[in-house]
Amino acid sequence: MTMVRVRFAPSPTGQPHIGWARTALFNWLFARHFGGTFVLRIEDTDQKRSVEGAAQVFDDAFSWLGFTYDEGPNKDGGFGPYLQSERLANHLAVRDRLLEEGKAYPCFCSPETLDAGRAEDRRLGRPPRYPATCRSIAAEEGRARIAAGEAHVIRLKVPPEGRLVVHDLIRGDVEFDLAVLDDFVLIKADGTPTYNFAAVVDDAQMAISHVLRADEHLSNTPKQLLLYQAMGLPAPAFAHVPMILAPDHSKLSKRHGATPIAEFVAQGFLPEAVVNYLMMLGWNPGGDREFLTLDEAAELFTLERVQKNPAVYDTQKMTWMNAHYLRALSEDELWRRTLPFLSAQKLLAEPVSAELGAYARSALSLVQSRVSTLAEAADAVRFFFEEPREFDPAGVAKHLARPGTAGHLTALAGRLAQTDFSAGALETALTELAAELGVSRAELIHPARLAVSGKTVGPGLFEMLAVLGAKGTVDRLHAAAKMAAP
RNA sequence: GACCCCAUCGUCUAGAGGCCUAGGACGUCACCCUUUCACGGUGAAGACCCGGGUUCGAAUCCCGGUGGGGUCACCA
Repeated sequence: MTMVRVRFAPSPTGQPHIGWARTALFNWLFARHFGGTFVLRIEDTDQKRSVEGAAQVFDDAFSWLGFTYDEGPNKDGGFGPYLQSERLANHLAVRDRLLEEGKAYPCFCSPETLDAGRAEDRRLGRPPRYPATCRSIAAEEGRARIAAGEAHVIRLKVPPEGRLVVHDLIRGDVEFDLAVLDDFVLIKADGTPTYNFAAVVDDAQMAISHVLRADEHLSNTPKQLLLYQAMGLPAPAFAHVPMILAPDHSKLSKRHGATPIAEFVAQGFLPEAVVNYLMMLGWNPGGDREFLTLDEAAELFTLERVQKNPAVYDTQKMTWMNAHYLRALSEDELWRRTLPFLSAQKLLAEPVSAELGAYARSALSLVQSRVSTLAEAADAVRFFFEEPREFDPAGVAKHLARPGTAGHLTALAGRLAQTDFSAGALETALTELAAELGVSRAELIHPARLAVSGKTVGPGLFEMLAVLGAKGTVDRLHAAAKMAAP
């Protein structure tokens, strides 16, 4: 088999989002599976839309996701440059050759004329096509007008009829009628190449063997095939992967479900969970298996198992998967990953002492099975670092309103003050006190939980108190006694 | 509108003519565990878009319809 070289060619506009990540991931998986090379090329041909520092943004996204390109900006593999705008000379050289060989020609029609033509086509209900007006201009005259500085674009001579078939590795053969294509633009009036032209020239020169890209590009493929023919070069294999759709089944857009990677980072998602979720959107290893590492997926990844139909992106399932990975984290790992969230919320300041670190670790493991993201973990552990500022109103009404509760809390505070702060000893002490007071354990447990955490839900009371410690526990029980019914 | 792609529970999917009484996961609901909430466990409801063929037999193959999506630029 020939050397597998795939590329991911994003435009530098906007933030990398999930659709972006999924396509990049499939390319990476495919490259790894076949021991090939994954190339990143930034398609910044449209100057108006380029964004400064795009390469850095991509690098950050890749480094979080946990996989990256083998060749790209700052990672020369001998096929650079990897910024499309820097490949202009190559594009123009190909343009010149096509012009010389009579496969392309200059077009002097004004945008207004073309717009009018398209409007007319639409009105008459036929597909809008460029009428090839300038195709008949003699090469000599064309050269003269260009030399005279007349505004022009360069167009490809497209055969007026015939059929073209795209051998798609996922969809099989897809046939297109050349009659629906027109002599499309290769070089714009400002002298820069169009997407289709630049992409084809670059893919060819970068020796790309397989083009794996989103389904939306399938309609572009015949144009690109025509270009390979004109250039006299073999086309790469194509595979169009299904798109990811927003929950309302519409195309992902900034306004609509295309959550930026940075947003997942900020919400405390784990990259291994996001990647696992994403790889299963439109692909699966067969059977019921759903948890895979990147390496395992690379081993198993084949285009045969890529879905043909688009997948709707479901936050709930991704959140579930994140919670699953979160629960599997070791105490140290959970602490290490949650630390940035804790310090962002000013719950502790770095550097953290060994003692405080141990305390945080214990607190964190108590909430581990109860949260879905790192941000939630930081939040759930808040009361271990500061006294509760507010108390759940329903909880107050339910657990602090019973007459005698204030006395019970005071008694509990007194009893616990003399107790060893281990979960076992605390439980024994509370159980004994409940018996002495003639109340159920629950009548002590619920008010106590509310007193120390402000909430009605959370970790087991005794484990919680054991971590919180005597001082914090006793103070909070006394404070709550003042709010409780006497 | 034209062209192209697609079609299994609400969602992600298994399924490559008989193994399907259509399996799994998320979500939903119940129950168990339990000091609360989670976790975990058990169970329930829930789908082959419709219509024609082909075949002894179709979720699987073919055709048509319908529905959804994409593309129709001097944007990528």
